[in-house]
Amino acid sequence: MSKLKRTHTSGQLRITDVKSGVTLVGWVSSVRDHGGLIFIDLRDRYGITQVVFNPNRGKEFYETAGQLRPEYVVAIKGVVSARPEGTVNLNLDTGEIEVYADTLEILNKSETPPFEIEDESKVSLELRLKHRYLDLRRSAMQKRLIFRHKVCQTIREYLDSLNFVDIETPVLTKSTPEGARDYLVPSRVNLGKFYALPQSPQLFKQILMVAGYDRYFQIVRCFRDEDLRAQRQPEFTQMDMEMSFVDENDIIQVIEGLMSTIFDKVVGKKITTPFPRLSYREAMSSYGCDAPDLRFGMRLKDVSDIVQRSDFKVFLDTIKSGGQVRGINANGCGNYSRKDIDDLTAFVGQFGAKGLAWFKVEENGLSSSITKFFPAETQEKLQRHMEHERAICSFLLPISPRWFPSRLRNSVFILARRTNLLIPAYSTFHGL
RNA sequence: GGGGCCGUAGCUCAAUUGGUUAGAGUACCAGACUGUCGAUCUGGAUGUUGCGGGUUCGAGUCCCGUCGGCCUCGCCA
Repeated sequence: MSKLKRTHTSGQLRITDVKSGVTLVGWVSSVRDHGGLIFIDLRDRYGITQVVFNPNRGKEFYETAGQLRPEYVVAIKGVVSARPEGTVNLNLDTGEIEVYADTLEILNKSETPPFEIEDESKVSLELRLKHRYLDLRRSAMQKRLIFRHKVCQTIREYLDSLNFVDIETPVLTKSTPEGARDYLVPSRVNLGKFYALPQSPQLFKQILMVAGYDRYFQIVRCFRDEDLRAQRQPEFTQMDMEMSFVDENDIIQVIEGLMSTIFDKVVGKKITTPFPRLSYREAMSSYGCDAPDLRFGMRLKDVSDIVQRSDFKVFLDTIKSGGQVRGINANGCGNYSRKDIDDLTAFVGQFGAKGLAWFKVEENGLSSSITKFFPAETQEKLQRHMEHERAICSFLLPISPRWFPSRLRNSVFILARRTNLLIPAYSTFHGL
């Protein structure tokens, strides 16, 4: 046990603390040995403080300082000092000061880590997971976990203020198949039988409602035994809630309040409520999806009636079989090369799109490899209907009745991401 | 479960058509240096080319198998 007791964190000291005696504890982030003077960056989850070792403080002390290596855990006692002119580091919150050490204790040495502890990790995910305790030392990771913590904390405070009760429900239960496969846990007591882990806690909250806990919530693990994908994990967390004696509007208001509180308290952004509201019909026809992503404006316009007056077989067949042709005004793709469009076509093909027809607006009207199939009148209508302007590209997707709802939005999303049309989430609430 | 890509120094990656002793940056080690903060300078050490088999005069490179990873489709609210 160290005799040194931490008095401050490494993110805490400011110019106003100059001349204070302090003790810091943390990880050595970097060592800069100048022979006659050693600087180290001392890191903890609160920040980084520069510590200076001067040989005048004693030979033995200075030799110990010379042994320091990255990731050593050390305790340092010293005096806060204003940095000399010209050596202030504006990148650090503590950059106006440094600590002149007079006592150094190595609490734990470290082997050379398998990768460097940097903000930008250039290391494979595999290696990061193998040495997770090192990966989690990176401030980028610490910020994520702390952000998550703050979101949960804010949810609890907000819902508590509205009389919601946080109640845990059982995890080892019986199977209540929903669609995803259940995770199974063998029972020791009942041989040959299994528990199922909940895909989500929906079952028990009904009991709570009936029992009179009219406002319940839970931040809870859910388990679904399905194959992994990018952005999908077998276990994940949901905020689950249930209310009695309410109507649709009450629910929407509670959620809107929750979201704006989270953005306000955690992100520091004010968002306005109520949020834009769409009917199911409107969402499906404009975005092809019951939960549209409003970060980009690519609405799907039905152009079936217009393109019906053409000789383009793919479109005609699609319509004849009960499908539709929908257009996306791809503002920003006007300069796309033939190859860019081919790439996109291949990409949406993965989602089951039969093709990606395209038109560009140029001086003399529409240009495309398939304009010859479309009479001038149709082209004109198309251009007007798609609100086409110069140098804008449109994509037309033939949509079979079976393919339409589920995967289309994915294609559109990819289009948007590829064409840099995504905007930060909070802008949505400003009506952008 | 199907398809694609990848596996080389601690890490990130290179290595021409199959050709001599597998390289670079960084990390690491040693030395120098009193104002650095991606410190700098000089020098040094570092490999079962994932594993097993095959083709070949010769394999990091080609073929087969296997293990691991990433992406993707199916699946999944």
